[in-house]
Amino acid sequence: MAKTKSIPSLVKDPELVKIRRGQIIRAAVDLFVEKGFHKTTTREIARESGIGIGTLYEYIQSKEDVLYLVCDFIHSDVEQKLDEEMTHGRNGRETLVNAIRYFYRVMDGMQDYVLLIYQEMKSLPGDMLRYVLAKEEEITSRFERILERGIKDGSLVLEPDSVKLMAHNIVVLGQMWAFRRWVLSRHYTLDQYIDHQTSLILQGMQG
Amino acid sequence: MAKTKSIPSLVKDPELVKIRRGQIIRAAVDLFVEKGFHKTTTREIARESGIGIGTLYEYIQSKEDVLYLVCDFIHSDVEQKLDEEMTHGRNGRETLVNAIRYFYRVMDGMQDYVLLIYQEMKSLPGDMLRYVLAKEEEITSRFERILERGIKDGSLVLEPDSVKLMAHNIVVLGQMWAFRRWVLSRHYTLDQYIDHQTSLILQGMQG
Amino acid sequence: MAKTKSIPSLVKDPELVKIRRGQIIRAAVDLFVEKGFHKTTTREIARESGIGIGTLYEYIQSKEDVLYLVCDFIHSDVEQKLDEEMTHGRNGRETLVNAIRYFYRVMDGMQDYVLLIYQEMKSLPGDMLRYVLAKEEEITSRFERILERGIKDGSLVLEPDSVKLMAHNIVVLGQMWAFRRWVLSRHYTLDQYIDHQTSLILQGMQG
Amino acid sequence: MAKTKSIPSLVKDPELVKIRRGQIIRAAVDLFVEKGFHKTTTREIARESGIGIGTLYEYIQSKEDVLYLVCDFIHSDVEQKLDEEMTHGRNGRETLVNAIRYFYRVMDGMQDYVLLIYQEMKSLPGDMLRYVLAKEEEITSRFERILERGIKDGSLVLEPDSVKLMAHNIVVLGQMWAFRRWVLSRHYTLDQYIDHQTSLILQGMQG
DNA sequence: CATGAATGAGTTTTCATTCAT
DNA sequence: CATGAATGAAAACTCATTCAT
Repeated sequence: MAKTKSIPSLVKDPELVKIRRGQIIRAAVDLFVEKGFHKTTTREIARESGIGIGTLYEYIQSKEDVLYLVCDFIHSDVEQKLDEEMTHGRNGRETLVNAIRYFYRVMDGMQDYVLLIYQEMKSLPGDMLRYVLAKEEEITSRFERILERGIKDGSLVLEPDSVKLMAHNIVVLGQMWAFRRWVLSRHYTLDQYIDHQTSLILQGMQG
Repeated sequence: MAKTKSIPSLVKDPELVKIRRGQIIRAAVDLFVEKGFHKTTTREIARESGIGIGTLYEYIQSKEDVLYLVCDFIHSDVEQKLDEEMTHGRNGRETLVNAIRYFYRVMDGMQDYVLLIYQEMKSLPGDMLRYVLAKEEEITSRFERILERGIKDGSLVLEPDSVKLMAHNIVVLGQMWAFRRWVLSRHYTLDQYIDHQTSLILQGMQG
Repeated sequence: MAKTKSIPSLVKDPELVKIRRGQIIRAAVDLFVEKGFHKTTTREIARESGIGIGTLYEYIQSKEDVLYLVCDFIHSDVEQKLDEEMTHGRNGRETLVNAIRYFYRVMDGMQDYVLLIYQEMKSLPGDMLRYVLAKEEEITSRFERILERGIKDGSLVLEPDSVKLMAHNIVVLGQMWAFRRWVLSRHYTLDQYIDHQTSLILQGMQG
Repeated sequence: MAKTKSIPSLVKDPELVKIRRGQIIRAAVDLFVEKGFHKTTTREIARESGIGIGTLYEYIQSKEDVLYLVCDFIHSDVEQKLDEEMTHGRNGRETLVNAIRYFYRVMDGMQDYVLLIYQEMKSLPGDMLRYVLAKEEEITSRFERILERGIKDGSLVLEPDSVKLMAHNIVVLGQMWAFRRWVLSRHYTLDQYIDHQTSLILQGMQG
């Protein structure tokens, strides 16, 4: 699992930090989704968090910190969901099919958050951006591992140097449901979408 | 070809408007790519355009107008490039292969612009956003037409209701080269990328 | 009749100056009444005048010049109307009664302009302001002369040092119909107003 | 007493709001008197108030708010002064004479403020304007009540439907001392003015 | 004489951040 | 630890005026 950059806080009690940051993240996610990062003010974040503006700055150092916290939270949420569900299946191929279906459903439920990360990530300072990108890569690597398992057990046929690319394809086509939903959902249901994309991906992996 | 929303200008001479807006767009594209829309100031746009801030506002009505002008310019540039090159090939299949290669190379050359549109589009006012999304769809539809041609001439095998999805796949996998370049280019050259993706797409289209 | 300050013009043909300034004044009066002096732009004045912004500045030197032209025009209009009608009557008393009625009706018809002068006058540069105030005084002095005539012919009884004050009273109570119209007109018709004020004024002038 | 529109403030402590707005009003009154509303900048208001520009906007929402605060302050000041002094006198007639003298002296002391309200009132947004006009009417109604008392106790003779008009006359002739002072003071002292106008008004109210 | 494109000083307003309580 | 009043740098946008054509 990818590392998380720790954001300094003036408050020392780690339990309290966790609680307050939870409030902050919950408030900020909604606000960022609704109005975007730049159009959300720190005052709004504080108000929606139920704390004072001064208190907000006891738990973060800058507005960008909040964005990082939010991105990290979303990624962790995705990761956690994947960890719960992505290892089922008798062989690599079955696991892959299950994982795709599950991942795409997660993407469907988190479309606003997927968009948020895609659109606001660039506002992060360099070092935070690297952490976020690493998490993005980490998620992709989960599919790499499934693919490798399938290759090993013979249920999937794929050149080794295609593994990484195929994993990215799987992830991006899942995210595509989120950021092209405005047009895709006019023509396909989520399940149709999953079926189509799954068969495309599987076709790409047989002898 | 998708319509373009016309942005009002205080200056009446249309030739001059075209020239000055050209300057503005050229300056703004670079600035937006470098610092993002929100962190670019109107004064910077004016300075880089070689005109005064007052003059800038003779040619636009708001900063969002500049963003629209930039998005529209980028899309038009892509469209124009596609129009020049995308119809070659003896049959649908060959045209598709050529088109993919050509499109992905365009995406490679315009990666900053692709990112720009993905990340800043949401800052457009509603009506402008609709125009930009329509252009995005228009670009996808060019691939739909190629696919349909291949189905008709028998060089491609594809269910009719998969056409739209496959066109989106082609486009998004092209854009993916732009917005995942930070990791993909560590493992694949552009041509490798094109070869892999082309074969994946073609595998998805045979009997 | 009070002097009028001449506003310099780059255009030499006096006939043309008169015509163009007529256009400018007509446009500006309406705009100033509608939006006030400060919220009216020179561009709007030019547009409504049917001339270009460059041309506007051939006939004036600054925006304040337009305000002066407008104030002067309104005053001249009032003066001219008074000159036509204010000398009728067999004696001073009768002339006064006629003059009041006539003046108050003029004020009623010009209420927007009366307000305009009261509210925007202060934006005039010092020397122009003096000219406008002189015209205001000039109008008052017309009533002084009527009062003096009435004193002389015995139809009005008034201390000589009250003449000036009474003349101001007459004028201001006329203007009051304009700038308190929002409440007065809810309780009195114009003719009732005139009757009441006339009798008040006459009561103030009997032995 | 007429209601006052409450202007929202970001600062919650009402005592502090009162103090800071006091500073702001004091600074703004002087500046508006000196240069007019439009030519006074918010930065000047802040500077003269002894606070930062950011702080200014913690206590108001727009420059118009300051104008309203100023108008309201002036009106309240007038009202308060009238309340202190205007009820003395054995009967209505005596009260009236005292009230006129007192009111006209107040007008003399506040001439700049009277002018300010007359000239800048129109820059208020619609709802604020209504509040200011209501206060203006409220002041007039104080004289109505004195007149009614005089009618009741027989010390003043006046048709009931003339009461309102006469009250307006009293007020406007008081304000006239403020806005025609430039000419009136060349011919009359304040006390002469008061004597003359008082006797005019009283002559209008006897059998 | 007529025009309108060009200009930049100046305006109101916002908002992330700090720090005394 | 919590608070929110104070701050000023910076932002978008306006508009009277000029001047080359």
